[in-house]
Amino acid sequence: MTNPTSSDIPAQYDAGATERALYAAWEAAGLFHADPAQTTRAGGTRDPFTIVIPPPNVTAVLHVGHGLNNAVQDVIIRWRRMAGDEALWVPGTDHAGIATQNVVEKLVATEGKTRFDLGREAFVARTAEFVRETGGTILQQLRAIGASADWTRTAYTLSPDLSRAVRECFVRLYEKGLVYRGHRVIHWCPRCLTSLSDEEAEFKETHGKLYHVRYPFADDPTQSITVATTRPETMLGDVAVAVHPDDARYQGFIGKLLTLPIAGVSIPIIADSFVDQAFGTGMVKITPAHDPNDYEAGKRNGLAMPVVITPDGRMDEVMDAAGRVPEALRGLDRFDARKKIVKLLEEAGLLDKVDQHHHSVRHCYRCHTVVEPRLSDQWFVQMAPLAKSALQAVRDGTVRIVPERWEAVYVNWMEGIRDWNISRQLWWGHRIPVWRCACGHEGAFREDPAPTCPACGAAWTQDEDVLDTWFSSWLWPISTLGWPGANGGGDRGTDSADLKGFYPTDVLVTAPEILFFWVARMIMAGYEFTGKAPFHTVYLHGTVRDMQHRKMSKSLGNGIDPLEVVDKFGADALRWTMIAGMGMGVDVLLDPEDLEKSFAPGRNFATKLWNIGRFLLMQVGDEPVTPLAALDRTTFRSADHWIVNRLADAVADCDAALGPARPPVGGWPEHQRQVGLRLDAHAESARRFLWNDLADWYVEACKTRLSEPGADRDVARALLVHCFDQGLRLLHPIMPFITETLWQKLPGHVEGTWLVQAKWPVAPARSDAASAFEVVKDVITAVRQIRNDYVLPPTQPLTAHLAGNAAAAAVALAERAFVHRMSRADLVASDVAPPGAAAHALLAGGLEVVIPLEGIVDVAKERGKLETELTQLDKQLTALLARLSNTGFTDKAPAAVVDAERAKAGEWGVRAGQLRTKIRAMGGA
RNA sequence: GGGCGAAUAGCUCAGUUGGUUAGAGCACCUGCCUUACACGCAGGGAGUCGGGGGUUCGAGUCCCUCUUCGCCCA
Repeated sequence: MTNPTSSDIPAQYDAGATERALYAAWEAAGLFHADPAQTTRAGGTRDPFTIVIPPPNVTAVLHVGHGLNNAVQDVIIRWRRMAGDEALWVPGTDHAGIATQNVVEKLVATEGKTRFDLGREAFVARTAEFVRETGGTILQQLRAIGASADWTRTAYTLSPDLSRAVRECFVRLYEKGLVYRGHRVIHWCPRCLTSLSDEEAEFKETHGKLYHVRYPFADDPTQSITVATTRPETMLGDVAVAVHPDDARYQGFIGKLLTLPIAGVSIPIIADSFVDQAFGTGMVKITPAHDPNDYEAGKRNGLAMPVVITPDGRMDEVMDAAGRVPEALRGLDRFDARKKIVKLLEEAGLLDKVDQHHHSVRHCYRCHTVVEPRLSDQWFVQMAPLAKSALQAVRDGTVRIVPERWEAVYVNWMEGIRDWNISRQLWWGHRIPVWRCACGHEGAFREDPAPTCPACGAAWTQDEDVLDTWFSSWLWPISTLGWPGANGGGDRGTDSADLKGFYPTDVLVTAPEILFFWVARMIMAGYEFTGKAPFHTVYLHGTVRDMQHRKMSKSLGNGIDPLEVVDKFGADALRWTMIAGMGMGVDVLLDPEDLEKSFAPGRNFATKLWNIGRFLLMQVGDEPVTPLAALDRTTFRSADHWIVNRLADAVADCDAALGPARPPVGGWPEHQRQVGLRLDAHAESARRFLWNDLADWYVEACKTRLSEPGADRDVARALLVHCFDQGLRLLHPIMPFITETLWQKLPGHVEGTWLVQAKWPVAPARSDAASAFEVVKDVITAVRQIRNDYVLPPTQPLTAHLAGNAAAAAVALAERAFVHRMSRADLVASDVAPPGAAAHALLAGGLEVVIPLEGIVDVAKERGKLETELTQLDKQLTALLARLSNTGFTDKAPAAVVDAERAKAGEWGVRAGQLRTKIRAMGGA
């Protein structure tokens, strides 16, 4: 019987040729498009399920970290799409203020220019042009790994729509007084020439020095006190030295005057309880303009605040600092100045000692320059009021964070939250929508440009600064869905259809690094602007690292290019490796030196699937098969019952690994907070079913049945197709390309239908007759073990006697032909084990497999094997019986546990008896 | 300095409220080109669950303590 489909299934699966065309077909068919009208929230019939992408930087190119992040999102969204939800994955990019500006500045620098040479308008235009030309590459690349995002909704944080949302947000907070202008010490990057938020100034462990500097008394220069500092250059801005008010050592010094070395000005010794008596000498120099703690101390004590470092990090008398910076130091870079000042102090005999000092120093998260604390005027968001509901949401289970340990980190941060510096002295970004008039009037406006000054009608001047990139990111779940809608949306106007249908979203998938930058702030913005949490689950995945557990980075050269992997192994292999190798929140280790080792398992699995499909399709032919529900189960063979149960298990396991998809009404109950989204467990269950159950056993069990036409062949065909179909569905979210390709070839496939939109499996009714096949499997395995133990050639015919359990023997004998094909052993039922030299195996239920091997089996050795087994069994049995005779156990343990132990004792007893009989028959004691 | 977490097979990790003889993948060893698949098939070895103490009929699981490591924050 020839099969017309067999010819169009090549022997080798070519991922490269398949994936690109298939993705284009999916996209052309509009399979990833979601319609708000279909959602239950808009009167439709489907539950909405929404994920918003963590927007990559618009200038980014895909790296393996993006690969992992987006693979996870794609698995989840594909699962929910198949499960019948109106599934929306919103893609987009972030304008990435500092990062993008830096890229273009470097570009401009190659022309020998700075952004100041171009001027603001021209530089912004140049950057916009650069983004238009090269931006969004990464979105194209996401298609190559199979991301099923709704590209019709591609968003961009600097688009007109999202800019409108940013202004709306700013103005609302401004009007509520939650956005304010503050004069204080902030983190300043002397390279990027901008202020940074606390989160953007990253700590880095640094081996530095602690300089002990003597400050002489003004009235007696021969006497001095010693202060310890890691940044001696800031001493030019010192206005006092502080001691702890309770410090007994220095009580007499408080109020005395010192002469600040080099600067030569007089400064007082003051008392302030913020001083740590144990650090250094217990005397601290106070530099209010260049240290946040000193700034607070300065404010408390009404001190002056001289600024002695310029924005680009050079020493100078910038503000209120006349006479403090000697000519010789002016214009010097802060680190050169440090060296020079240390030398000057040394020469003056004022440097007491220099200690090695290990400490954390803040660096700019974009360019890694050491951050300079600096007194300046900035815009801030008052966070405490916003944090309240965001904190409560996580505490009460409205929002869950997985894995759990990040929940504590979140709560800890939220409880100590500080105001957010949102102004940046950059040009690339959303300009702060505050306008000022010469008449002194100031206002924040939704309109851009703002209307004329209501007070005097004159022209406005807009604030020069732009907003922190994250000030647009924190609106992402609402702004991408159309917030604020018409006339301000919500209670002020009309919400967009997307916002109504798809908000709140469901799962937010990201890395823990941006928990505070982004996730926490999105929750705050969600509550502030919509009254709801933006999602119910925060899924924090691990980081991709190399074999030395180092983060992959350009500078280390240990990165993996996902597109190279797609090229060599296929997107499915890439996705499989990352998803299957990913424990909950656990880092994924990949070897950049050996892509074969890292990605071969995924490719091999794809090849295995291909071969299962190839064989199965050739064997079953093109004729549509009977649906499972229409099959008469009384005609099932033992393997049929078994595979149906294995399918039921696989579906149940996959569902348990992934779900529940959403919380019950009222939020996540305690016991469900950490349940689900186990993508690796899902991968393993699907793999086990397709490979270990279906291919290794059921396909083998069907081989002979398929060759003879008739009712039995039809049952086998129907179950093969059904099980493969269901298995492909379970696997599809992880390996979308090859599963779709094979699925479309299944007999009965309806042209124009896609696995992308096929129904997620529902577990079939279980069969209680599946244990028969387990007996058959056990017998086959036992024969194989014996064959291996005695190093018998695979082709050597054997005779296996079945004794000890007549019923089990009969079950195995019913599948005699199959057992023979799998083990090359002929089954014979025996009342008692045949005498003579033979290999023995004891199976569950007391079934004995005995293979006479005269001349091959050394009886003494075989007996030794059984004796070892008996010794171990006896030991365990003794312990078990002791437990059962302990009333402490039988009285206190649950009845089910005790019953199970009793049953086990019975079984082990029988087994031990059989072993003894055998050993005796072999001449043992 | 404050907070959180981890330590289970050579490696990476599961092990859900304490209850089978502690599992999986990879790696390793042995034998097989058994005609869907050597990117495969069959079989196998391997862990005193970081150390010590405690609670319990019963501890990888709960408590204390020590050691080592990691993360977040100051």
